[in-house]
Amino acid sequence: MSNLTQEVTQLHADICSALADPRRILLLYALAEKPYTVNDLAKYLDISQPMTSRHLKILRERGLVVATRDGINVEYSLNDHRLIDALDLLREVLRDRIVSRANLIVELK
Amino acid sequence: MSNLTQEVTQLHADICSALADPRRILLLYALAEKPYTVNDLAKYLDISQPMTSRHLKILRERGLVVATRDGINVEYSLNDHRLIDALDLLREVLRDRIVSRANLIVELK
DNA sequence: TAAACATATTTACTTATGCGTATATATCAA
DNA sequence: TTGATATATACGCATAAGTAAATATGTTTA
Repeated sequence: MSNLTQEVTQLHADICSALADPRRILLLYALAEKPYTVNDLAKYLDISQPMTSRHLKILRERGLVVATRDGINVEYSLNDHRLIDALDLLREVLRDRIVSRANLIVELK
Repeated sequence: MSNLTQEVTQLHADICSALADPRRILLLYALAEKPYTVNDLAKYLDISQPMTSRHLKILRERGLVVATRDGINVEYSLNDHRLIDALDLLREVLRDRIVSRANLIVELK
């Protein structure tokens, strides 16, 4: 495997680890609706302000969201909507997995 | 937010954390080609046998791959090909992010 | 049953991640 | 400059995740 492949795969994994937290997923889905300020996100999702800021930083560092200052506020927005498409796809995989497990349980009864 | 939403979002994050490792991504892409045994995967990807087994276990526990014993070997296969679609989509997001950063650097020169 | 091979797990350890609290920084208005 | 508000970061701690090496388990064949 080439070094480039290895590097890209590492970045690929970095994106996935940015998604590996329920609050960050909720943040992204919120930002898929429209841009929000940090405080609005914090209130919306019932997460403390420092927590919200820190999770947004992780998403920002990986280029998944962008921040623009608007006076006293900082507005965050989704960088690429295909990220939501990918999340939706994963949620479908998840849903079918749950369904198939439910079937398995029925079978076992 | 309902408890159900919270639980599903946790499972969503769990899938993402299963993807948050370069070797597991490589394992999934390998299994997207065709089923492989543990040893074949280990040789293919140059990962030790215990490591390969451990990472496969993580993917298996989250329902992303399935294992079937074939005599002395255990053959792993991809459970749902849409997982690869989602990974491909994330890789596209990643690629465009890299490209746009490259453009940024040019602009700054 | 014993040997050989494939796979899985345990152990002990290091590193990474997440959290609450407190505090720092940035912007604007008075 | 001071006060008020919004955002970001630092610190200390607890927990989770990853690792190598050794070993256990399971399966087939002699």
